[in-house]
Order: sequence, then structure tokens, then C-alpha cells
Amino acid sequence: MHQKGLDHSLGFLLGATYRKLTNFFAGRIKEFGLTPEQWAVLFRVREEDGLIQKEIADRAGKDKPTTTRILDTLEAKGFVTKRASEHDRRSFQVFITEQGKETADAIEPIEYSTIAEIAQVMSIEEYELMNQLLRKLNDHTTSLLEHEKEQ
Amino acid sequence: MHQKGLDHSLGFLLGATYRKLTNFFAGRIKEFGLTPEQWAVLFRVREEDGLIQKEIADRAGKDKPTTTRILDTLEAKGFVTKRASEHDRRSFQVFITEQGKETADAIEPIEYSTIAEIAQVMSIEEYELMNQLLRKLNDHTTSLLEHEKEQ
DNA sequence: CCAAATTAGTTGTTACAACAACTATATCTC
DNA sequence: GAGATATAGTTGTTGTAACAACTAATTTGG
Repeated sequence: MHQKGLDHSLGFLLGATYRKLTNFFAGRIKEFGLTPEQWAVLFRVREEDGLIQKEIADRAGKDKPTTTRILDTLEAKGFVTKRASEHDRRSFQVFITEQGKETADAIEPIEYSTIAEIAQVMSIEEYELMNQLLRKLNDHTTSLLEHEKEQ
Repeated sequence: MHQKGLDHSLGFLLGATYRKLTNFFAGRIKEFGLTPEQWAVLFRVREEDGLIQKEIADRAGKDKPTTTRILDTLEAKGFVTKRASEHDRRSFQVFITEQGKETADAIEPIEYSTIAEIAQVMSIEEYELMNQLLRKLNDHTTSLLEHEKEQ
């Protein structure tokens, strides 16, 4: 891959990096029958049992349709179960299953070691700084997007 | 959006940031009938006329199927044309049309100003550093991935 | 110089993401 | 408390990405 002028855009660089990192991680967890995005959602379900889908969507940074579909997949695979909420008949609470818990427990250390492996090229200070800058960018872009939609 | 514990993973942060940035930019160029990914490909075609698809794919950081489909879309919209290569009958050369050139000329400054607007939250030094770190990460992950496939 | 390997491109499939439109329920306001 | 509004979730559509399987053409190596 030449990727001549790869740096023509920040978005390009961000996208390329994200995809490679995701693909690398995907290879590491394929054996558990989960994609990185399914893992991101399962992680949130494990974080707090009984969350409703809207809350999971918010925490996972995904929109409602995407969350619905990923949760459906996770349910079909037996990693989570849904139950109609008693307080609000519009919503469903999501619970992790035994199988889901076991799988999550197995994947979590793999995630950490994968990040460690990938971040090997830089010092801890650089890594922290990059995270901090990315978060700044993320927050700023979020507010720009929200501003836009208000109009 | 709470995004409680957003930082649980570098991949998560990278993905969320990339998507927001892309969406923001998408809103800015929608009027030209192009998505950010289509723009990324058109940019490469404009960069050098007569490239074959494989070369465009490499430069755009996309795989062959994705490039084929995006180029088909660009051709259907009248931004590029394909012509069978005379040197190699397997391949097609891609050329930008007048309409494609005009559109690219209009979008390029928008891309720059969008990046400038988004990067406003940090200093030029921070921006350069972030780019450099991302590139490091990108290169390292690329080599990890290539390593993996050799086996 | 010919069979084997490689390369350019396409097509099919699965998974996400964004957006819009929709149903059902809940909340707000007068 | 009834109508307007907002919210939770689903479904449909389009675009992109990854992977596998395929065709056709080219290159390589004995």
C-alpha cells in the first residue's frame, strides 16, 4: 500500500486507523463469535444489568436502530435476554446471560492486551496525550454536530 | 449522550471520533451529491488522471471491492469515466470528468475549512502531534495485520 | 514456451451506520 | 383529562467495509 498523501485529511487518517485497529481486534475475538461492535454493546450490558436499550445506545455511542439490531443479534446468539420493562411499557430491559458473562470475561483481557500491543509504538505519555487529544476532538465535534441540528 | 466510560477502549474512542467527524463533513458536502468516502476516491482520481483501480484503491486505503463500487457510483453520477487500459487488458483506467473536476474544486476548500473548524480546540502543535501519533499507530497496526496474514 | 502462480476487477454475503418513517406508550400543558 | 408533544423501539433504505469466491489476463519459472 502506497497511501501516497495519506495525510490529505484528518478524517482519512482517523478512518484508516480505526478500521485497521478494529480488524486486528476482530481477528482476536472471532473465535468467541462476536464482532468488535457486538462486543462494545455487550460490554455495556455487562457494565450494568437491566439497562434499557436507549441507555445502552447512549453509552455505546450508537443510534437506536443500530443498537436494536446488534442487541437482536446478541440475543439470537444467546449472550443477552430482553424483558419488557414494568415501569415503562415502551421499553425493554436487557440482561446478560451466563454465556454472555463468560464470553465477556474472556474477551476483556484480550481487549486490553490488544490495545497494549497496538500502542507499543509509543510511550505511555504519548498514548495518554493521544487519547486526550482524541477526546477533545470528539467532544468538540459532538457539540458542532448538535449545534447544526438545532437549526 | 452520557457515554459513561467512553474511554473504555481506544478503538471505541477512535471509532466514535471518526464517525462524528465524518458525519459533520458529510453535512457540508451533501449539496454536491457526494459522500465523504466518494470524495476520498474522487480526490485520488483528480490527483492523477488515468490511474487504474488498483492504484486508486491503494491510495484511498480501500480494498478492491469497495473501490469498484464507489467508482461505479461516481461513474453513474458523472464524476468519472472508465476506459479499458491498452497496456493491460485486465485493468481499467479512470479519468475525472469536467463535472468531477468542478465538484472537486468546490469541495477541497470545504474540506480544509472543516478540518480547521474541528481542530480549533487544539493548538497547531497539538494537532501535528496527534496526526503524528495516529500515523504511528496506523503504520504499526498495518504491520501487525500483515504479519498475521502471513501465517 | 507452457503450466503454475499472480494480479485486476467483479459479485455475493454479512455487518454497521445514518437517516427517515412508523407504532406504541408516556408526559406535558391548557 | 384530552390533545399535543416527546420518547422507546422497530423497520426500511442506502452506503461502506471485510471477506470469500470467481473470471480473465498476465507474469514466472522450469
